[in-house]
Amino acid sequence: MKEVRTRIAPSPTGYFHLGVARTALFNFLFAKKNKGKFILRIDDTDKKRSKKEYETDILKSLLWLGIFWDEGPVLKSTNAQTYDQKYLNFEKNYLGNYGPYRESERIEIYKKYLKELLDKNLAYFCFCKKEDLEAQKQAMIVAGQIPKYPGVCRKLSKKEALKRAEKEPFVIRLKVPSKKISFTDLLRGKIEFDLDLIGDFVISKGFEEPLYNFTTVVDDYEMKISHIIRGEDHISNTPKQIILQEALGFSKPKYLHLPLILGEDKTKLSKRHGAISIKELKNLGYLPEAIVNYLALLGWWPKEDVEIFSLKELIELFEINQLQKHSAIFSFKKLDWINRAYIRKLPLEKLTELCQNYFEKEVDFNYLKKIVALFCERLSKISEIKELTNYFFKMPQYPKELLLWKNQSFNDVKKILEDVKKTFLKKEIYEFNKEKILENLKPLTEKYGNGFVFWPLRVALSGEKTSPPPQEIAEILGKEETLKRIEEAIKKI
RNA sequence: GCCGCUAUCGUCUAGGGGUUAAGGACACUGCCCUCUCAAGGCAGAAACCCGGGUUCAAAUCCCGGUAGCGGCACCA
Repeated sequence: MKEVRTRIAPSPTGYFHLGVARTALFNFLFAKKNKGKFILRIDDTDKKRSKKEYETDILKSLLWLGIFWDEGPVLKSTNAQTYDQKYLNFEKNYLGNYGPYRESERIEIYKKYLKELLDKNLAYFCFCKKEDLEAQKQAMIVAGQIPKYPGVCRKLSKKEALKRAEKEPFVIRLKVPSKKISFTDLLRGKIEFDLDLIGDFVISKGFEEPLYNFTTVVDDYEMKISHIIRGEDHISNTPKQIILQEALGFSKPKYLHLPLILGEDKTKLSKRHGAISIKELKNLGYLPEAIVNYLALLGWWPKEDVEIFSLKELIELFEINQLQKHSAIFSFKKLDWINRAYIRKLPLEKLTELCQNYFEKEVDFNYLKKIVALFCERLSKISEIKELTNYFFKMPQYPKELLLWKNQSFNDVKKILEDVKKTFLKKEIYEFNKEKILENLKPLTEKYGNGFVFWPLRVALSGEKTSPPPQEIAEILGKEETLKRIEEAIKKI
């Protein structure tokens, strides 16, 4: 059997987003599952919209997600051990050679095939003005006709066309035959199109600006792509690409069109649906493992009913026949749940490092580590750490009413807090840890009741309605700061 | 408008002719645990788009309708 070779060919016209990431993931999985190769190509034929910054973002995002390509832009160094190191040091170490994997550097190849099509009379020069065609198209729509190129320049003699091409701007159109064409989609079965509905489409502007349908066919052939796995928004491009393959005498790859990811409003996921670029998700504190895991679950489901799996496990589990045919709505709620699962699995050291990025000031690593340990089960995304832990870094501000538990009076609270203070001042709890604190507080809770002691103490320490238990906060704050905050609360009353 | 794709709880999905009163997960609600939050445990509400056909039997197969989405560039 022929080697399995899949690819993604993103165009660098925006930050790498979830939809492309999912397509990349499935291409990657299919290749790995079949011991094949996954190829990355940069489709930057649109010079006006392509930006270097976006191109870099594609590579960085893919590396961060752990979706490594077997062929594609060459990285300068592979010393870094972790995805994160690769990500962080990217600009410095990894901008290497794109070689033949950037379309803008393949212009001579396209020219060769363009000339071949022209020579064989399968394509022709067109000198029609864009504005005129646009007007004609509108007229056809109004008249209830199929809007397609009427074929004016197709009738031009080759000699005349060649002559005009020397001084007039031109485009190159493919002669689309009149017949029905069909292909087998690996997921959807036979799909048929009537070519009479497609006009002679443009494959290149002049010789220097070849267009998508043409370049992609040439590149996929030259790169020996065996399976084209892409979004279903490309289904209607497929007949065009097949005619091109037939005209050029290329072998045909197999196709699989993935269902799309939709936003909450059931339309194709795009920028207006919020944070959908990998870069944004990273900044929000989603872990790459969680994103990959969730993306796999959108449109695919493992045979065994497991929901949390690593990329490595995913390669094992992945089967093409478990793919869904219909589009799926992207839900941040489920992503949050999966992210929480991965945050909890992260070693404390590592999680603390990630949390540190969300504090603008330098914070003591060991102090933060203790705090993170307390919150690792409470985070849906890492960015939440800052907001949840303010009171560990400054004296909390809160209205004194917050100190009251149930129908407690201010006098009662004052008395209880003074008792707590006295307890903490006893020297036998100089080891100020949560177990000891709880143990020493026991006579008080037995006397007053849990809520009447823990609630005001917790508020005194945190200033919040909700927080981890007071003994845990106290341990981190230390005896001195804890006493200070209790005194502060007493003063308030 | 034309062409194409799709259709199971709010969402992601399992099931693909007969013990399925359609299973799981997220979200939601209630209870337990509990000073609050989180986590955990238990329980609950919640779906086969509609119509016809095939069949002893249809959520499942076929046809039609409807709806949703995607595409109709000198973008990719």
